[in-house]
Amino acid sequence: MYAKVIVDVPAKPTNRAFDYVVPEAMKDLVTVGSRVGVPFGPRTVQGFVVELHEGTELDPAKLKPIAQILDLIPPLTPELVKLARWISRTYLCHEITALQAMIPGALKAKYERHVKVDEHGGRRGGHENVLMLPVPNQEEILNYVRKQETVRLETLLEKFAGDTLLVKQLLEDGVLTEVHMVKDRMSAKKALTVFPPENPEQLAAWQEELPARAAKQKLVLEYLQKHPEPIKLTELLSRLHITAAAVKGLAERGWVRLEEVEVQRDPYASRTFRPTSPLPLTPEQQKVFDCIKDAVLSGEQRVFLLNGVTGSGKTEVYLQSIQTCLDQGREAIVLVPEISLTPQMVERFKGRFGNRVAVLHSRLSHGERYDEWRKIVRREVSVVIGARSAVFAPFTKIGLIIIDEEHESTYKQEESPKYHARDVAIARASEHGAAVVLGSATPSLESMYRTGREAVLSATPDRPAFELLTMTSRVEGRPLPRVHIVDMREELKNGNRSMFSRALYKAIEERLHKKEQTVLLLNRRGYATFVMCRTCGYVANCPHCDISLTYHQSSRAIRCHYCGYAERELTACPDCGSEHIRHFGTGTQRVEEELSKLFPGIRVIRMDVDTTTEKGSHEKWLTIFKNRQADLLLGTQMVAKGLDFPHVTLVGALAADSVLNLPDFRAAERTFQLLTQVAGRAGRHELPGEVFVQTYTPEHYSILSASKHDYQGFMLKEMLMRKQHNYPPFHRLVLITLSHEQVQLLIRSGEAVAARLKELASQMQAEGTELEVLGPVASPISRIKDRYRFQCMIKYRGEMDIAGLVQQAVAVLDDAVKQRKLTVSVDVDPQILM
DNA sequence: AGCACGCCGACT
DNA sequence: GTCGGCGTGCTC
Repeated sequence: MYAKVIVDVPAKPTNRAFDYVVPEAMKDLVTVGSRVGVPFGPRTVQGFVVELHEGTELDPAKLKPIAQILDLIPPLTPELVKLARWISRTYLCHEITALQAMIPGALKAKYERHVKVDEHGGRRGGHENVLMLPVPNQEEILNYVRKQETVRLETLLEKFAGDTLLVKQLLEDGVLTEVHMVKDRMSAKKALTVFPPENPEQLAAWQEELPARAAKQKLVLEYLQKHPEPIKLTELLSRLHITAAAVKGLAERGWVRLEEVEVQRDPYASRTFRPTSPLPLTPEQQKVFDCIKDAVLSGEQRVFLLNGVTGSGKTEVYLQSIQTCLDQGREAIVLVPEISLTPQMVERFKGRFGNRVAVLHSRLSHGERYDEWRKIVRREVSVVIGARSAVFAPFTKIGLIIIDEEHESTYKQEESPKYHARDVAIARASEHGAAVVLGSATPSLESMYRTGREAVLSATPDRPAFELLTMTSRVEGRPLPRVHIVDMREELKNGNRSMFSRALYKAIEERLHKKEQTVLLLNRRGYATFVMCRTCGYVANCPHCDISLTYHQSSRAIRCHYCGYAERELTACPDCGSEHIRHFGTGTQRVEEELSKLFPGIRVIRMDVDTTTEKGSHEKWLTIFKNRQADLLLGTQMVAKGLDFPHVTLVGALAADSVLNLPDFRAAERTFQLLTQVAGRAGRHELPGEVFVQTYTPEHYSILSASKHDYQGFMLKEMLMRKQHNYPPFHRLVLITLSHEQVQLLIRSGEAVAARLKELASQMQAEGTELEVLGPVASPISRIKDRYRFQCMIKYRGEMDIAGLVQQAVAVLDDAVKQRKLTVSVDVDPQILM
C-alpha cells in the first residue's frame, strides 16, 4: 500500500503530493487525514496523508517508507482533506498551508536533530582513524549518548562545548548518526491516576491482610471502597492527607494500578452553568425556526440569511435549531466574531447543551485550545462554538452551521490561507447536506445580493442562492432606541471645543442622577494616536514604513504598528525644536480623563487593548459593569458587540464618522453597521434607551439611515453606489500585492502582471463575463519594513476560474520571485484594501 | 524551506 | 594549494 503525502514545506516546487510506502505495521493506522513524519531529502518532515492507493508509476524501490505516525486518531477527516484542496485552489495558497490552518497550533511540527551511536558505523576505516587521534573525550561523549539512546544535537554540543569539532568528526565518520525527529509543539497533559481493582469486593479482604502499621494504605483502600472510580493521584493525596508512598505500596502489591492518563485542561471546569430550557418563541421567531428546522431535516445544503434587528432574539432561534440538529444525531458549528465570544455567550450555550459543547477561541492558551479540539476529535461533543477557524471543526455529520454577525470582516482571514469562513462553511455544508444560517442585523451587501433574483438565476452548488428570513421586532415588543444625531460643527461654532456635545453631556449627567448606565463608543481607527508638533505641524513617522508612529502611554514610547520600530517619546520637535509636542494618548485614555474632569466622581470602565490583554480581564470588567459598580463603559469596537445589560439606557458614539473617512469602498457600510450595533446596546430591557451619535457629516446616508434603524433604506442606496462603481457585490475583486525594496522592479513587475492578466482575460472571456485590470498603483500603505508595496486590482463578474487565471498571470514573476526576492500576495475577495 | 552540490577569492 | 562564499536545484 502507498500513500500520497503533502509535506510541510510551503514552496512552489513541493506543492504537490509525494508518494510513500506504508509499512506493514502502520497499515491499520494510516488513513486519509493522518499526520505522519516522512523522510524528505536529507531530513524528516511532517506531512498529511491525502490519498491511499495500491500502485504507482514510479519505481516502488525508489519510494521511501513513512517514518512515523503522529496521532492515534487522525486529526483530519477525508472531507477536510478535500476541503483543503478546494481552499488552496480558490484562495491560491499552498495545500499544506490550508491543511495546517485546520489543526490547532499545538500540533504544529517541531523539528529536532538528534544523534545516536551507530555501533556498526565508522566508514572509511573510521575506527583506525579515531584511534590514531588521542581523544580522551570520545568515549565520554559516546557513553553519554548511549545512555539516553538519542540526544538532541544542540544539547550535546552544549554539554561538550569544547568538543564541537570532535562531535562533527564522529558524525562524519559515522560513529554517531543523525536522526531527524518530528515532534508536536505541545502534547496532551498527563497526570498519574489511581485505578481501583476490577472487583471492589476484594478491597475489604485486602484491608484485613494489611499489617497493622500500614494505616495509610488501609485509609486508601477504605476510600476506594466508597469511591470505586479512578482518581487523580494528586487529588487522592490531598483528600486523605497522605503522601505518595502509601499508594506506591499498594501499587507494588498489585492491588491498585497507577497509570498516566490524559487530563483535560477544561477552562470552564470550575464553573457551573445554570441549565436553561427553550424559551417560548414569538410568532416571528417561530416562522424562522420552522424554516431552518425543515432545512436541517431535509438533509440538503441550504443557506439562509437571517436579517433580525438587534434584540430580536436570534440566539434563541439558534439554540432551538441546534437542538433539532442534535436530535437528528448530527453536529452543529456556531461561529461568532472573536470579540463577541463573551462569557455571557458561552454561558448560554453551555447552559442549554452542557458538556456537549466545545469552545474554541484565541484567548485560550495553546494547550487549552488543543484540549477543546481533542474533544471534537474524540467525538465527545457535538456542538462547537468558536471564532473563524472553528469552521474547520473535524466533525463528520454536520447538520447545521451558524454564522452570527455574518457581516463582520473578521470572518476573512488576512493571512494565508486568506479564506472567508462564510464561503468555507457553505462548501462544507454542500458535502454534509447541512443548513447554513447567516445571522445579522445588518447583513453584508454580498450576502444580501445573493438573496436576489440575479443570484437565484446563476446559482450553482458552489455558489448557491441564499434564502432571506427576517425578524423585524424586538422580543416583548420593546421599541428600538431613539437616535439623536449631533452635528459637531454646530458645537464648534457655539464655542464647545470638548469632545462631548452639550446634548450628550446632559444625557450622561441625567443617567448619573437616575443611577442608570451609559456606554460610550470611541472608534480607534481613524482616531489616530499620532505625535504632532503644534508649532510646525511635524508628525513622527516610522523610518521603515509609510505610517505615523503611535504613542503608548504605558511604555512612554512611540512605536510603529507594522514593524515594531520604537523610540522614546519626544520632548522637543526634531524639526523646529519647539517643545509644544502633543502626544495624543490612546483615544480612550483622553476621553476617560475628560470624563472625570466633567463629572467628578464618575466611575468609568475603560475597555481597549491596553486594559483587556490580560487573560480574563475582559470578563472581569464586564462583571463589574453588570453589577452596576460603574456608571459608564467606555471602549472601542468591542463595546458594540453583543453585550446585554439591563440598566444601560444611554449610548453615545463619540466620533461616528471616523470610519467613514477611510479610503475604502466599504466605509459607509462599516459605519452603518457599527452605529446600528452600538445603538442596539441601549434599552434592551424594561428601561427605554436613547442614543447620541456625534458626527461632522450628519447628512451622510449611512448615519441618517442608522439613526432611523433603516437597514433597507441604507442597503438600497449603497447597492446603487456599488453598482455605479463596479464594486462588490456586483463585481468581484482580486487584489495582487507585490513588495520589494526597489520601486523600479515593483513597477516593472506590476506592469508585467497586469499585461499578462489582460492578455489571458481576452483569450478566455466567455459570454456574460467581464474583467477589468487596475494598476499597478502604490498600496495605501506604500511601504512596510523598508519594502515598497504596489498592487493590481482585478474587478470581474460572471463565472470564471479567476484563481486559475491569476495563478497563470503571476507565473510571469517566477524569476523575479526566486532571484530578486520579490514577494507576491494574492487576496481573493479582499475585505480590506491594504 | 532546508540542505546539498558546485564553482571563484583570501588565507595557512 | 585549501577553506569557505552563497548561487542553482531537488526533495517520493
